[in-house]
Amino acid sequence: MNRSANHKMNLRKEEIYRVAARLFREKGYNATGMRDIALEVGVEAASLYNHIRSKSELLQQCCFRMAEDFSRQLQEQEQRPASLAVDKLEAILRFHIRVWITRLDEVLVATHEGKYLDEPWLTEFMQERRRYMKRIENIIRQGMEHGHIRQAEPYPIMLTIMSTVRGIEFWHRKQQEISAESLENGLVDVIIKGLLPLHSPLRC
Amino acid sequence: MNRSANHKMNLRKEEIYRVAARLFREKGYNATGMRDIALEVGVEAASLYNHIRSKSELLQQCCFRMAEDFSRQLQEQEQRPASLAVDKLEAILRFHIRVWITRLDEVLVATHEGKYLDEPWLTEFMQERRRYMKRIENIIRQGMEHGHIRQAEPYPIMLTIMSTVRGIEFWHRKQQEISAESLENGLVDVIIKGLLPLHSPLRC
DNA sequence: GTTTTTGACGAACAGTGGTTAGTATTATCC
DNA sequence: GGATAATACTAACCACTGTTCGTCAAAAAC
Repeated sequence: MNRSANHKMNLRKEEIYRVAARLFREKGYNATGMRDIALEVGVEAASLYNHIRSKSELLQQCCFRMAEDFSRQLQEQEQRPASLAVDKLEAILRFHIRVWITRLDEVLVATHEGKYLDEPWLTEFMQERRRYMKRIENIIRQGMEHGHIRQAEPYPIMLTIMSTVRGIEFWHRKQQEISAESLENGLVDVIIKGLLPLHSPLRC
Repeated sequence: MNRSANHKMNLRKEEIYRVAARLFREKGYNATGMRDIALEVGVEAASLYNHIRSKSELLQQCCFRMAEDFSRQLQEQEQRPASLAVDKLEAILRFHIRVWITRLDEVLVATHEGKYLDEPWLTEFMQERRRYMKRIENIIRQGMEHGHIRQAEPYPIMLTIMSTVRGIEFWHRKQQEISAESLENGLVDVIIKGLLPLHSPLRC
C-alpha cells in the first residue's frame, strides 16, 4: 500500500470520526447508534468496522486528542517566565475559548461523554484532567507569589478559568447575539479583571 | 385513602426519584436502566411502575423541579430595587453555587441530561432556560444603565455567571481541597470583582 | 372479619444495541 | 489482465432495553 492509498484510508476514517463527534455531541454517546453514524457517512453500519475497531475507539479519539492539544498548549505557557502569570492565564483562557468556539463538537464530547470511556482509558483520562487542573493552579500560585495576582484561593480561580468557557455551549453563531471576537474579549475581561491586585495600574 | 397513606406513598416515590437522580448523574440517563434503579431501591424493576409512570417522568421531575426553583429565586431578586444590580447578581450567583453544592445530583441531571426529555417537555425546558438567561441579562443591563456595573457586553457576563458554577462538578467534599464556604466566596470574588466600574470605591 | 386496595413479583414482549461472519464488488499493484 | 487487497453489503446474533400482564400476599378500609 503506497502513501496515497494510506492517506485516502485515513480520510475515510477521519470522516467517520468527524461525524461521530458531531452526533455524540448532539445526541450523546449512548443515544448515538452505529447505524446513525453509518447513515450520515452514507454506508451500512457493518461497513464502518472496516475502518474503525469499535464505537468506543471513536470516543477515545475524541477525548485523548483534545487532552493532548490542551496539554501541549499548556506546556508552551509553562515555559514562559514566571513573572508573566497573568499573561499566561489570559493566553490559556483565550485558547480554551477558541477551541470551544471552533471545535465545539470534540471538546463537548470530551467534557460530557468522557465518563463513558472503558477502562483503563477512563482512569487515565480523569488523571490527566486532574493533572491539567493542578498545573493551572500552579501558575496561579506563582502569580500570587510574585504579586501579579491578588491574594486569594487559587482553587476557585482555576475552576472559574476551566468552567467559564462552558457558557459557549449556549452561544450559537446563527442567532448572532454577539460576534465570536466580542464573546472572547468579553469573557476574558470578566475573568482577568477579577484577578489583578487591588493596586494594579491596569485595574484603576 | 387518608393523608397518612398518601404521605407514605409519596415517600416511596421520593426515594425512587432520589435514587434515579443519583444514578442519572453517575451513569447518565441512557446508561441507567430501570433495573439499576430498582436494585438500589431494593425492589424488582416491574414494581417501580406502581409508583411512577415511566423512566422519562423521573427525568422530567429532575428538570422541572430545578427550573422552578431557579425561576422562583430569580423572581425574588427581580423585585428588589434596580439600583442593587450588583447585589442581585451576587445573590443569584450565591444561590447557584449553593444549589450546585447541596443538590449536585439534580442540577447536573437537569443540565446534562435535559436534552433527553421527550417532546413537548424538551421544547418547554429549553425555552424556559433561554428566558432565564434573558432575565439575568436584563439585570446586568439595568446595572450598567445605573452605572453600578462597568460598561461591557452583558451577554458574556451572563454566560460567566451561568457557567462558573459548573466547576463545582470537579469539587468533591471528600478530597477537602477547600471548604464549601471558601469555595463559594472564592468563586463570587472572581466574578463580582470583575463587574465593578473602574472608579468604584469597592474596587480600589 | 370480610372486602378492597396497594404493591411486589416472575415472565415475557417487542425493539434496539454493538458487533461478527460470509460474500460480493471495487480498486490497486505487478 | 490477472492476482490481491480493501471495502461494501446482507443477514444474523445475543445481550439488553423499557414496559406490560396476570398473579398473589399483605395492609387498609369499612
